[in-house]
Amino acid sequence: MDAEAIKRSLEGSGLRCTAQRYAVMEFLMDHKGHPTAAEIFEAVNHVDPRSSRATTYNNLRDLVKAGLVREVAVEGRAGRFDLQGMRHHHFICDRCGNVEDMEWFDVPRPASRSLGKRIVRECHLIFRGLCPKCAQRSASR
Amino acid sequence: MDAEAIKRSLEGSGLRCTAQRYAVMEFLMDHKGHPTAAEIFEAVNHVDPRSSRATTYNNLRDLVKAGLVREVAVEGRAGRFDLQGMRHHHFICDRCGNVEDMEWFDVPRPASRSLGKRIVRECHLIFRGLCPKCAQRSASR
DNA sequence: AGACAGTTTAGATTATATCTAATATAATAT
DNA sequence: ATATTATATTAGATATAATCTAAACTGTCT
Repeated sequence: MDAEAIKRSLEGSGLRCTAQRYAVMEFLMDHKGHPTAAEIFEAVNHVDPRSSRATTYNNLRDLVKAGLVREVAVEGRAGRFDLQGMRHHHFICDRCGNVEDMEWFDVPRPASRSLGKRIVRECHLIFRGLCPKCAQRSASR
Repeated sequence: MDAEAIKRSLEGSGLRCTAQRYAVMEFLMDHKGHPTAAEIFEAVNHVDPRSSRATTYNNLRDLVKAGLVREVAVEGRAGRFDLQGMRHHHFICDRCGNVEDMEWFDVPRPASRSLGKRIVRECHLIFRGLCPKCAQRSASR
């Protein structure tokens, strides 16, 4: 049934539902922790080495372009990916670089004069600080 | 006088005002366009090859840690840097990857229950879409 | 079957950033 | 002043992240 959902979202975006693409989507569905491209590639191929690194990157790019997946760039670290399911903001840990979802809420649009000739497609809030794990380690010293 | 200001901010953050560090700060002051580390290194060394790549990266990292400089990660591209002068948000162009400043405005804090045990240090809004230049090129076809 | 667009592949390549360990410099102490 | 120490810099090697290449494969349509 999830299988059908994945198939439908891929085809709805004009992408064939190939085994490799399916595997990427499935992995993201099962791992909400914002994996890196390398982790996705590793995991998907560990069991069944069907996919190459290039394909994983190609597919992630296509999925991002199609709006099914979101990439979050993190300073000095590999980019991280998650499914664009319910809208949400992000929290990035200063110490460990992990990315976590934050509840969605609307953000005020900037004054149109400050937009100038820009076309804004989305806006997205990034919180930074210490994740629960790192905050605790910090406190206990 | 700007020279003094740079010196004071460096020393106020416990960083020695070395020639290399000074040059990075000065370049960022004169180039508001969010240059990459490679661009900073290139530019600073073009006239006066005093600094190595490693030093540029080291210094940028120290300056970010000290809060004088901000790094903005961009998906699939090199990170970009700017001075942490007046608070501001950012706009990233989908097409060319350029980063622009957006006027600062306060963002509502998330409900504390959704914060959990996280410690939030800052939050920062990232707008995405087409910058003026790319928007125009898009329209004229 | 044949043609075609889209997709995948392994490996090479590029781009980005960090590490190493020797050296230099500045601040402090003697 | 000189010695001591912590901090900073360097060139080049290395690590990491992502993309490119060109050939091969797959699914769809006719």
